[in-house]
Amino acid sequence: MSSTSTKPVRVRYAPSPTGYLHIGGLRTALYNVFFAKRHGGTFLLRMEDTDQARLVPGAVESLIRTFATLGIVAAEGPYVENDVLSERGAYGPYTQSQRLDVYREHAELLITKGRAYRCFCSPETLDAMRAEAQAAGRPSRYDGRCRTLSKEEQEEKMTAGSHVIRMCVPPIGTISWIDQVRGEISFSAADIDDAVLVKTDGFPTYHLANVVDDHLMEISHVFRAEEWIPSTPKHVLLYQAFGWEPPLFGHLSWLLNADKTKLSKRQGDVAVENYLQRGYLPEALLNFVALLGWNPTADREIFSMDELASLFDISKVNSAGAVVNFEKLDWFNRHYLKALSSEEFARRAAPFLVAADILVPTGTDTWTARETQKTFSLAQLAGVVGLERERISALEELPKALAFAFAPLVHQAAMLCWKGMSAADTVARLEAVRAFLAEQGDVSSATLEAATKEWIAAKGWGNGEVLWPLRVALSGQEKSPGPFEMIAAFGKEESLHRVEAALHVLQK
RNA sequence: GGCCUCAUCGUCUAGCCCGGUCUAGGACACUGCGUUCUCAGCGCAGGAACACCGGUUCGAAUCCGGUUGGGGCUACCA
Repeated sequence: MSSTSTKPVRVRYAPSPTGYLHIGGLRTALYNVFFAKRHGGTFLLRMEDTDQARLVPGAVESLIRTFATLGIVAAEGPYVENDVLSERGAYGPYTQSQRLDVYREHAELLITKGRAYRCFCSPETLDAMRAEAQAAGRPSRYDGRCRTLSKEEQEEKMTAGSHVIRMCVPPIGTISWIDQVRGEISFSAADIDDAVLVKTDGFPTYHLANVVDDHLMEISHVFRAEEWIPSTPKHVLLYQAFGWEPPLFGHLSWLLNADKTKLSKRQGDVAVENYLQRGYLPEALLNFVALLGWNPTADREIFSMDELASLFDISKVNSAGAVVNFEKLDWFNRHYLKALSSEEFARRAAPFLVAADILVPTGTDTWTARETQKTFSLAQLAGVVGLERERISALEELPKALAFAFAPLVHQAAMLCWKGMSAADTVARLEAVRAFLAEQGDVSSATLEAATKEWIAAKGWGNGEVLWPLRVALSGQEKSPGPFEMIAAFGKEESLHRVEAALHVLQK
């Protein structure tokens, strides 16, 4: 079998819309997108909703919106515009539940060709067959007893009850393919079951729907999770039965929990939308997920999507599973958070402060602090939120980290005193620095720090004696951003006001 | 049980296909030092891996076989 294809590149991501977008699903989609971009091909989305029991309303829209937030847009398939779900592309419909006739037609075609047959066996019969095979150490597979039913027997049974359609696997030879990520994989045909193609409810199974759709949609490469390796020989056989050329397959390894089991909801957050909601930037999430199982270089971690796409090589993707290390996601997020302009950072931060009821939006790019009624322009907000930018891993930490900046402070006298200094001495230092600050012109100037330190030295004091109480006066906290950063962010009036409040507590 | 698949620092990886340049490189995390009014950041330094056994070869992380361990499939779910 060939390991290259001359067909135009068309790849797809074909999820079952059963809820949220899983991190593993995102990676699969991403690799398909990269491959399409790299080879000038097309990426399309297809919904595999043939299991009626697992349908979740709204899942398709939610999936598409999440992709859109991440900048992933399929050229063909379902899309959402103005809250309306529609489809685009010349190979539709792209939703399997709307293609039932196509599958039925193809199943009948296979029966005509003698490559599929109707099976009337009951679930009980099948269970018994499985148990027996397992006990004997044989691969558990259907024994094919309905393959040879006469026309009369078939008609009789058809009127008597329901049936499924099975593919007919001749138990001879070997089925193999050159896997694009793993190399050659082969199976003995004797181990392959006569899989059900059409269920009693008339819906196709994955095997039939997937093969028919991939062929009809002219898919050139199928990149999917490794769970499909054992089914691939069935798919190969199906392509042969139809007389079609199969696409090239590439099976991606699992994303794993810390204990090396398949990444699951039980052991943490696996929904991409949750990370987005918690304030992980799309660019960080994308960069992080793309590098799980693959890195195009030996010494770089930060890449744009375009770089990744142009560097993508499916044969270089690791065949071993990758444990997802969320601490590294934090690192990526901190990196991208720092890379934002201060105004952009403020824009992305604002919704989190609003959601926490710290800020109330009062117009385009203006907000009011709920407790102090102080208003903020975008530039002012940028100054304040910038205070914690290098101390957080995700935007969700901002409300807690910045509470001190938007509310009146309650100072603690003991905390204000530097290393056992008396309250009286601390008052003296604070009063002096308050007076010094009051005389300064532009407190947001980068030179304020140097000027202040010079002034402290001239007084014969140590930096800590003055700067510690000043910083605690401004923040009300033991740990906080530096005093000069805060003064610049708060402005002179607010800063002096905070020092005043601290003095008041000390003099009580 | 049967079939398939995987195996480099704690974790993600580079190297493996095309054996020597690998006393195995980078990143996250961790530890120490420095900067310093605190925290963070930043800078520097450090510990840390080729699962095991055998074969091929002058030479193996790299090729071959086996063992062990992990994972998947074994549904009228995908």
